Amino acid sequence: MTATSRKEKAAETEVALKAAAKRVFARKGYLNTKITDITAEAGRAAGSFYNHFAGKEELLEALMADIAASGDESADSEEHLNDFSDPAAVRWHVKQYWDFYRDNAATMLALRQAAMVSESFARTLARFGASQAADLDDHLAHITRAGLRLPADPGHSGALMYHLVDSFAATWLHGSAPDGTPPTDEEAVELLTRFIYRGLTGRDY
Amino acid sequence: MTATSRKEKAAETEVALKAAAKRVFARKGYLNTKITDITAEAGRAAGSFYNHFAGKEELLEALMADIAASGDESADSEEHLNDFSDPAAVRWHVKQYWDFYRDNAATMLALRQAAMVSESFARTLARFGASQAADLDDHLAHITRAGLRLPADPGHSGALMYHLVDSFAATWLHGSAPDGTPPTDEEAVELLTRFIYRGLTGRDY
DNA sequence: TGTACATCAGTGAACGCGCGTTCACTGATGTAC
DNA sequence: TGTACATCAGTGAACGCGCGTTCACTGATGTAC
Repeated sequence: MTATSRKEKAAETEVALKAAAKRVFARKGYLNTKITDITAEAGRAAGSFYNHFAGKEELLEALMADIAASGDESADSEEHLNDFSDPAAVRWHVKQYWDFYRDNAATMLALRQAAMVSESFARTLARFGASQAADLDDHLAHITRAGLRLPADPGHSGALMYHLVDSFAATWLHGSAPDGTPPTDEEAVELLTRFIYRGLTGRDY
Repeated sequence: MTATSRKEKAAETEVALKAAAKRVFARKGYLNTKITDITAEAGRAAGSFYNHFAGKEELLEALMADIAASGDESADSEEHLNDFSDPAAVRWHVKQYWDFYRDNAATMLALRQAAMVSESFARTLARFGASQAADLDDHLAHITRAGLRLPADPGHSGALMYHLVDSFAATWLHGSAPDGTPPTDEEAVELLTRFIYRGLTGRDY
């Protein structure tokens, strides 16, 4: 059952290290995690780490590459709801991001923390946000076309939507939630959708 | 001109260290700042630091106490606009927070970063956010009283407003702004106000 | 198929760098008489 | 007012801890013949 060839063994170890890293990141955060925390969690020796990654930064890059790869599979294929004068389209996008964030909370947390300390990860995170906002441009155009007025130019309007969903997700989807009442996923999506739809279109909902 | 008594000298050094810390934090962030970066910026010897603070954490607490002290002076005195069914009241609060953040950007950045690494600063930041949101409860009540419907219960509605303003401020008011076009302060306040007023009330504006 | 050697993933003790923190020392201010 | 001593803010070289990273070693897999 267990693979035996050298390449398979190495691949297994690499996978185990990445999985262990995600668990440890979720538990104590990226910045507080030592290389040996990861190898211990994975049940390997410290030195083993460097057969696979040059350091913690490179491991994080590998985790992000994994996300990107899994995203490419699912995305693009279907034509999705893109007319933001329809609340259902807004809801679909909010839910999409919310689910994405929930699935990748450990890596997103790590990226967020790495960005506080490293210029290069800060750029990566900024680019990620900008591209998320940019993806909304088409959808926002439908709002103006429907005779409604965006709260700002499309660039900043998209940024508002992105920031709101992202910061709300970051607040509730990382292990350490604040005291107050945590919303269920459905509630979160619903209240974000309502606030955003109203904010973008000026229509009640 | 220069003060000469021992207490005065010590007080001067403490002020110099705090001022230097804010400059260095703004430049390279709290987490990347070494004690000796601060003392060098302040033109003092490394050991001098420990006459005033037990460590970087305690210095940050002192900076936050300074903010709280300066806030207490200005706040409370005047009765402010508090009926959020009036866009002007929303704008006043947005501007209030925006100006606050701009004035204290270095310390806010430091707190944000410290919260990524320290349980206790994370709680401090969470409490800060919760209290900001809680301060809005009265104001939000005016919306329901005016026959309008909040996007969610008052607690989460306030949290949405706070998160949005805070994350937008964090994006644009720290030294390292992303590429896109930075909004002027007036634009930022205006677009946040429009989005939030619409989102909270369901009324166009 | 068997034997001898090469290669490689993994191991974990040890090394060494960076940086926080200490501490003996200096010179100036405060106090006692 | 003057002298002798005490106290304190500030100094910066040195110490030592924590942790990332290395490297000689092991045992198992791969290759050559």
